[in-house]
Amino acid sequence: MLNSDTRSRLMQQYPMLLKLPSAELQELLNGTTLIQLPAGAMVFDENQQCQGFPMLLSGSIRVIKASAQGRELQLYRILPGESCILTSSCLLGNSNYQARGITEQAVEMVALSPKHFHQLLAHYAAFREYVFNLFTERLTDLMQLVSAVAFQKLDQRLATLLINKPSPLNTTHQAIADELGCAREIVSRLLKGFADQGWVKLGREQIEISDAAALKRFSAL
Amino acid sequence: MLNSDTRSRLMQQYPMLLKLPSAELQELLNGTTLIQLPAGAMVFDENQQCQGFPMLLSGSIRVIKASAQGRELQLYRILPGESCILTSSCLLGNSNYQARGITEQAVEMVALSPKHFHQLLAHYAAFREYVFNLFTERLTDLMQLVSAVAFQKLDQRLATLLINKPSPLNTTHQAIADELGCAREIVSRLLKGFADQGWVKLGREQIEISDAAALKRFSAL
DNA sequence: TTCGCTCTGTGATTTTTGTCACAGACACAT
DNA sequence: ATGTGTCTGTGACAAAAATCACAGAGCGAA
Repeated sequence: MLNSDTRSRLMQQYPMLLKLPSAELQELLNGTTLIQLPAGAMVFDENQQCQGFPMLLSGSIRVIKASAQGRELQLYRILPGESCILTSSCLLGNSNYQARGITEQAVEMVALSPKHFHQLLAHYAAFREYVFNLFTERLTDLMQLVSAVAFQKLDQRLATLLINKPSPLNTTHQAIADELGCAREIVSRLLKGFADQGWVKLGREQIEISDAAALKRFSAL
Repeated sequence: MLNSDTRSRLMQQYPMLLKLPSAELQELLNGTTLIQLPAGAMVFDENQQCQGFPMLLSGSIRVIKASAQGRELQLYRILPGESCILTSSCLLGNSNYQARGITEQAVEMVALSPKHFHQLLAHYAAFREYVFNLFTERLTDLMQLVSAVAFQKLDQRLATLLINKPSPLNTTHQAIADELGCAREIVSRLLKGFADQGWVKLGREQIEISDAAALKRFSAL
């Protein structure tokens, strides 16, 4: 059962809920609880069965593929207002997860039960549209990712990653490597190269972009 | 306007159509025509606008990403009874294609107009389910693909490809390279290696598997 | 302050894949 | 049979990334 503050935050992040008949909505909200997870928690894992449809209120979840050799590659990131198609996919196909979800910062979320999910999907166009849009967006992202992994060199992918992050980026090289799916040393070396070009300034757990234009040019090469 | 033979083949490949009210179905079938394409034709291309929702009756379509350097990588293959989520995605999101579709063999297909597609999706649960299932299947495939491209070596990916094809596989090394997204020479070399191990027998445009178990073992390594 | 931990830089080396350049094999048409 | 074009095999080499092995830097806790 969600308290009224949580409810209003949920509505704010997921305006499509307002399009549901209020009786339905009430019933739904009464049946769920707020879930809180610390940073670095595993939300779901490969081959695991799907428990419910997550709706993020705060924080973010990294959805990744892990290799047998201990490397990982980030498929996409779930932010507040978004949800997890992988979960939808599991619920719809009654299959298991094909990736792992890990909280990046502490997360507050609400999880719709599979039963509720199916109900909403069957009866409400607004909800369906929401889910369809999720699918199409992720699909686009994934295709982009496949093509980047298959055809682009790491230096370009790294540059692209940097220009898509807030500028004083506070993170470790290992975290970047885990996002790109490569070895940490490569990230260190490439960053050093960028620094030598004067494109970035490096510090411990910090990367500051000093020439975004050059980075952009390079990434689009 | 489809003739009765085509209609019955369509129903056979897409049984979910039978769940639509017959009036709706008639109207739909009257409004479409059979499209025939030769092998190697481009059905759609990146950044192109989407024309309609394809339903394959015969043949197959390769959906690929092409790199600037002229290499390509196959994302998935559309077979009769299936359709193209990429298209659904375009229609739903009003976006453009993010990949290229090329007929592999000659193709017969029926294309639903965007208007019809949206109508069916809005009104009929059977159609929705069909589309949702398409999405979930392709999503699974794509995740699998990303992970293979990112983490597996080509020899393993090649082995996997071989055991998933009919045994006397009649195709060129270049075609395999285009499916895996690598250079033709690599395929030739790796196949030679497999042949030296006694796992396959090679001929011009032919690969015969002689030790499927060994290949399988190797691919799962 | 000192110890210990994580993070970063870096050289040396190997593995994997790509690129280039051909030669020979095969298939088919004339 | 001869030529022509497409496939295939291969050697030499280059490039990209991985791996291994540390050293030193920075930071926080004891």
